Amino acid sequence: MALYQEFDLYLNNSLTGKKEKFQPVKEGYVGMYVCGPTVYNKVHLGNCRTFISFDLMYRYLLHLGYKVRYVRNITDAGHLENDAEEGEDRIAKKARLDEIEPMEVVQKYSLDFHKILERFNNLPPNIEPTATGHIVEQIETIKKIINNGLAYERNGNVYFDVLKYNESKHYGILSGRNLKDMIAHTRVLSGQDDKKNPQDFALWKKAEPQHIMRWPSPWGVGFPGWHLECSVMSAKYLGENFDIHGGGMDLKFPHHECEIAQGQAANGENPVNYWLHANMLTLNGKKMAKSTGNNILPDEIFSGNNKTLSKPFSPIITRFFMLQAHYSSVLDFSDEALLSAEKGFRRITHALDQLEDLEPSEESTLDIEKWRQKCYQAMGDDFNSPVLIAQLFEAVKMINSVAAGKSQLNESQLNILRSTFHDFFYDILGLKHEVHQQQENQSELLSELVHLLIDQRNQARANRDFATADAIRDQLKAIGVQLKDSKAGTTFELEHA
RNA sequence: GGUGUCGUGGCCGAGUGGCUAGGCAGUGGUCUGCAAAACCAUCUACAGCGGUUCGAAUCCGCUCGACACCUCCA
Repeated sequence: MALYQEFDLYLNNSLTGKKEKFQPVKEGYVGMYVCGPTVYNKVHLGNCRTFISFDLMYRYLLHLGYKVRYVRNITDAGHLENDAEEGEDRIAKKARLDEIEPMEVVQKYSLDFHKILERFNNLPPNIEPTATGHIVEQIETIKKIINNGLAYERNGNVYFDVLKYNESKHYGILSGRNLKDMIAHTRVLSGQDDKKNPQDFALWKKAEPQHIMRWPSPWGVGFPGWHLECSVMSAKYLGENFDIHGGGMDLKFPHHECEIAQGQAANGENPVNYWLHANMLTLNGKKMAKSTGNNILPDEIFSGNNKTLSKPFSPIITRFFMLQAHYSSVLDFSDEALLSAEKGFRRITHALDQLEDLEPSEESTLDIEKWRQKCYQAMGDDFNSPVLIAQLFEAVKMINSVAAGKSQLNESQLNILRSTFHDFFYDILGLKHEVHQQQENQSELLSELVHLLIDQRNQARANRDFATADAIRDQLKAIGVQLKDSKAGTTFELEHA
């Protein structure tokens, strides 16, 4: 029996605003699509939070025994910098500024993105499609929408007819808006003469002569609108109606709203059953964003090279810090919060070590099964990782108590504790023990330790206490450290290195 | 102005009608030559005002404040 049959999963669905029991389209299978990055710059920590949040969900769904197809796109074209009429393509702009090919920009920042997410111990998605790899499919989808009478061509551009769509469907269903309010408050921008209504959004844009990224289409040479790629690629790989769609809260409107409209308009079906939105990571109480410069790069955290940080923090500590908040809450980043997360994390890893050494008793005085249920309840409640982590701390107390001989566990209870703790710590939260990183620090530490002894010995020599000096040298030699005195000072060599 | 989220103890951060959140810091203790670490125990809350209720941090109303989206961002 799969775990998903034993433990229910409830999701807070942005589409309905309610917490709903998760029921996949096809039993045992889950299709999940998450809006990925536009690869025109280094990924900042706020982006990472979103992807760590969805990595947690992916991991838990896998753990429950679902066959999950996780699709996360790479936007490598069509994402304009400003208003749809006036802005420059982000990728193309960066290419122009750096005097390289757009695809070099894409390659460079895709690699950076993957490298950083790997350091955070994120699992890769099953499919990572790109917008430029799906131009043909996007053109086909536009044709369908035009044929269904919900898009129109003007002067080489194709726009989605929002007013027409809104006659039979609700444009604004996800973000809780209605068209009337939007019309009343939409800014009038120049250069929108082609649109029937300012709310209409581009499905296909005519490429101006200087626009480098361009493809032929039935409407002339151009490029696809940003909202389209996600509709097209999710439908292609997950079907016209699939289970979970995620992304950052800031994409709710207009991006996700447009996706719903496009999917509905093209295929006559509501594309997504459960919408999940990860909330923002703030810095100094304000949203992190590339455009405002209020952001921090992962590398700056790992190296400690940022003025808001007192020291470096490892990717796993940073991940743990983020998982201590619920994905749908705003989380504020600070040095103090990282420091306290790090201390708490050490407590858990310490208990993890203790857990290996625990000896079973005949009797059990602790209710491990109840604890295990609580762990699954926490994750089943909309992936409530902070409550799960609180349960791990409960387990830490139990482990310490057994280690101190104050409580007992029989063999089967101990095995459940071990396997459950490992499942949640490693597989579901995606944490690591950091032993490897400790080993990296060891050689530096070794050098400092030996030099400490060399200093002690030199002190003794200066005091003509040669008995102590020789004892230090001989005992170091006995453990494989050969001291070498020279005029320049004392160095050492490891005999078995 | 519209839409949405939220305001929890020194800090971070769950919960959402009665039942311990948790972490960090603090305090007391065990241990220890001293200290640190580790472990154990423990204090400080639900923005304000009004209402519903036997009972509200939790529901409702108002006020104040914060953030996000409405133009690009995960």
